[in-house]
Amino acid sequence: MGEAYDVQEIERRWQARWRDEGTYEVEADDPRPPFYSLCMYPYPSGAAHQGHVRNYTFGDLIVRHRTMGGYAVLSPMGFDSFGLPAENAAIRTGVHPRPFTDARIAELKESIERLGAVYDWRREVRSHDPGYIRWTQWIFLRFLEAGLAYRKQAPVNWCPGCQTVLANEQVLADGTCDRSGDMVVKRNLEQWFFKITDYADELLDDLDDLDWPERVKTMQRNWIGRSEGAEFDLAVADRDDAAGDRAIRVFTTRPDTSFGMTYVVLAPEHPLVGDLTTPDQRSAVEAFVAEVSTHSEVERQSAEGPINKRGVFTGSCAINPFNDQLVPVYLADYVLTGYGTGAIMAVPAEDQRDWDFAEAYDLPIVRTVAPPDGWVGQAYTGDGPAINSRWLDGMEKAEAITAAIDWLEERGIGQRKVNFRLRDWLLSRQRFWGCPIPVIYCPEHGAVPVPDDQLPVLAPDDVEFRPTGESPLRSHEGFLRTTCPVCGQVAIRETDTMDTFVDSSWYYLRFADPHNTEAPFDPAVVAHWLPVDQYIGGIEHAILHLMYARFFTKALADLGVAPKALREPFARLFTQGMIRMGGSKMSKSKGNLVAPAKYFDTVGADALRLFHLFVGPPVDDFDWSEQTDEVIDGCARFLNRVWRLAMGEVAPVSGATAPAGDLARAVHAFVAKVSDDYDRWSYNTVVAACMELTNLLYKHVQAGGDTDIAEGMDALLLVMAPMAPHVTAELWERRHPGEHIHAQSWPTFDPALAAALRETMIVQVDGKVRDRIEVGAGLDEAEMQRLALASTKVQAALGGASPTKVVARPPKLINLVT
RNA sequence: GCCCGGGUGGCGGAAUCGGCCAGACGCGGAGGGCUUAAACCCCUCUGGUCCUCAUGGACCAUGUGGGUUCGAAUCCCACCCCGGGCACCA
Repeated sequence: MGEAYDVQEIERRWQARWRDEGTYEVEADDPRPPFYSLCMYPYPSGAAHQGHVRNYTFGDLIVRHRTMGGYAVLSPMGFDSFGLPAENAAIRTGVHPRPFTDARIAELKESIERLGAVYDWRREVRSHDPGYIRWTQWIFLRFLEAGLAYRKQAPVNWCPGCQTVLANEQVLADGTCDRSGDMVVKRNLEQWFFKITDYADELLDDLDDLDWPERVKTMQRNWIGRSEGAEFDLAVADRDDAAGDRAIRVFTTRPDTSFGMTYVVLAPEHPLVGDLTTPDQRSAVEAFVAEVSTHSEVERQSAEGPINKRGVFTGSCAINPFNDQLVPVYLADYVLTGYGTGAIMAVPAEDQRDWDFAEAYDLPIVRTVAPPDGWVGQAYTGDGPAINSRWLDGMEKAEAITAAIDWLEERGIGQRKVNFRLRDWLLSRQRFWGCPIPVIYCPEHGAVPVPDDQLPVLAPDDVEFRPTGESPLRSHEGFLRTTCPVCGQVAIRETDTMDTFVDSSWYYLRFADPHNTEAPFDPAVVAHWLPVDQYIGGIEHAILHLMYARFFTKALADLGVAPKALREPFARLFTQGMIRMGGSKMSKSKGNLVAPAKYFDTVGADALRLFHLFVGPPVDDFDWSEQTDEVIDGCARFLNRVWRLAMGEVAPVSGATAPAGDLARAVHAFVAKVSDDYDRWSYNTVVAACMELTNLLYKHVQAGGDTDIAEGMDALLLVMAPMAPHVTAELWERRHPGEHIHAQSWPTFDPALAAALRETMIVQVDGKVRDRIEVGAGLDEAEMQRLALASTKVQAALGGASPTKVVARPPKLINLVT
């Protein structure tokens, strides 16, 4: 009996070797071509869960595969260590968030290492390190100088549960907080914003060239929500008071339908409401505005149908500049103050919302685009010739839009206008455990940036965490009181911290040059490694993190901090599927975690990794079920088979016969197939192919012949090396003393050898397979037909008839049609 | 409502360009071997229905119904179901 496969001992030993020998540490002057592989750095919530395991298994596989492919692979890891859970724990337990977070990081790091995932740990970045905070603040100040960071009073999304402001992106469609689930309410506060809208066009356009999942790109496009149209003024009719001097500015994407405008709608919060309301309508308008203000954003947006399209007439009319007709001015809750101009021209014939409102309020409907024959619907938004539109009549949609805008511009009434759904990024958070915003408020000089040489601004440690909902910074005199950098007078510090998405918007740049004390990073080093060649993470970051990181990259490049040419941070993105259990995402908060530790301690990391790779396509979600443990056991069983095979422990079986076919050809075909599978992320079929090859090698050994399986064995181990790194490293070293499998080149194959020497020609009669004939490569159609007709099975199927048609696809298939 | 995905054995999945009787590989299941016994390990079978003593064979089968084609899981049309995203953005 040979040596047992001691999983625990082998995995621990190789993990120590990779760490101690710095196997995956790289430098920018490495002569090999660079490859930057990155998994989204995790929020440290304690020991790894299966989602981490899956993510880092894919990431580690890429690192090892690319290294074997001849690249110098940058594989860094860090921790997104600021955030709410640590602060909430502090409030609960009184323990400062830092030791709490450091302990969670240690746990997570330990389980990542236990997985056998390899990183250049010298580059580790933690958001809460003073050395990282310093540069996050420094970047904020550069943005401030450039006008990309600004402060304004704004109605903000306030989460009562988290006691903080949220970004629009953090409010779910049902109006609840994406963290606590509480209903978000509106509040007016002075807040810091990043001007991400300056980059709206570029963020949209550059999506086209990214090798990202189409789904993620679509989500970003929708979020940016670019729409082209026109803005123009409508004069207020028959008023000699203040309102008469004003104009109502509207935004429309359909200026071609302007002749169909039958009323105008303002948002209830529109500044002209007071002026436009006539005395006899005042009480109705005031009642309406008051009622709308009591509705939350969500109630307002979730209202459905014409009944709920509530509105009120102001008593005033406006003049449609296209035909000089008077149109009534209404207020309605379906017009939003934050988009466009907060006022619209209503064209019920070509907009369903306007149609619904017009019907409810008995307003006229005039079609200005001829619907197709047989049209039975209400509003028609498709293409068609303009009608009832004087000089636009007969033009198609696109042409009419251009003509209408030209007309507006010639008369100085309006102009072409692009609007975006994207809003500026609100980054202020009323929390303690985040990166302090480096600003000082002076009674004389207002908001003054903290000078660079005073960075980082660090939160004090001697604070008390109380469940008051207020950041301890607000009541910490030592932190709060300071002096103005300009005049030296008493001043106070900003007590808000930054959204943690700020930290994660540039960490991938810091990884390239993590110990720089002169700058956040050296642009030359960043230019060497960036953009990230392969970024891997969850689909949940499709909008927020990925959009913010793209914005930061562009802004930093424009400010000369990052390389000018670096317009995008992540060249290729892969979003892995979620692990679900009982229909919902497996997560700590849902309490349905299946901890990896018990698998590490039994079947081992290699088996667990193999399972995650084998269970299905990486993009697909996976349902963890009662059967899952059995599948994992199956993976462990397979590794044991590989072990016994490689160690020469497989005994011949009496009566077994060697499988047909040349083993060398099978091995080359195997390498050809799996190399392709690796490139297209088809890891589940790689594992299947490895199992097949293992089974084939087994049969050769069991047959007891003199077939040498060494070449096949080596190819198998090399192909499996990125997937099951420990056992393959161990077996390789035993078979090739002094060698390290992960330093080997990826196996090559001979295409001629990989191609089958003989093909199996499929003979069909009327589309049904009737015979298979072994044929040599390169025979022609006539020969195929001759062979096919010679087959007794084919003759039987034909039943004496002769085919009326022959479809041949040399050399694999021939179909005889009767 | 709109926009993306996706429906294949008992289960996870495979089939890369429309072509090897669809179902690789694994899990589960059945039977057998090894063993005093069990575990481990090894071997065989395993989509359905039916015919045949058996070898073997027939028919059906990729959500449903049509269509294109010599040939469809794959392409087209309609519908059903599941998952995700967006949801008064003018």
